[in-house]
Amino acid sequence: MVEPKTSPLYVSIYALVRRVPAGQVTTYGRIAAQIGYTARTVGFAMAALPASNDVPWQRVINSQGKISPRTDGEGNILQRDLLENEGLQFSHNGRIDLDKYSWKVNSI
DNA sequence: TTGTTGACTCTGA
DNA sequence: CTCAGAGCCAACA
Repeated sequence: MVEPKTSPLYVSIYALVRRVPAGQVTTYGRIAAQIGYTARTVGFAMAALPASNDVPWQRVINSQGKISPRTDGEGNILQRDLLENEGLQFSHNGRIDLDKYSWKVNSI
């Protein structure tokens, strides 16, 4: 069976997102740099995620430290709620302090 | 095959 | 700081 979500490219992105510990966040460009692709590819893989998944996509934000406005509409609100549930603090402008919550890749 | 779209990032003003 | 434009790759019609 050949499903798009099982593509090596998508799996590489998902595997990297799963490495993000709770309470920390990363950016599309950060993941893209690790897998050798562009941020658009990472964002596209996130959009291809099924409703039920084991990937903490909520911990993936843009370089501005904010949640990207998805086409789904209320999805970004759900993402902010999930991040606040993990202990992250949002600025009054709806922005996250990347300097404090940015996740750095380490060799496990 | 081409053209358009998208959960992005960078640079310039 | 914010706003606008260009570049980038992958998927869909």
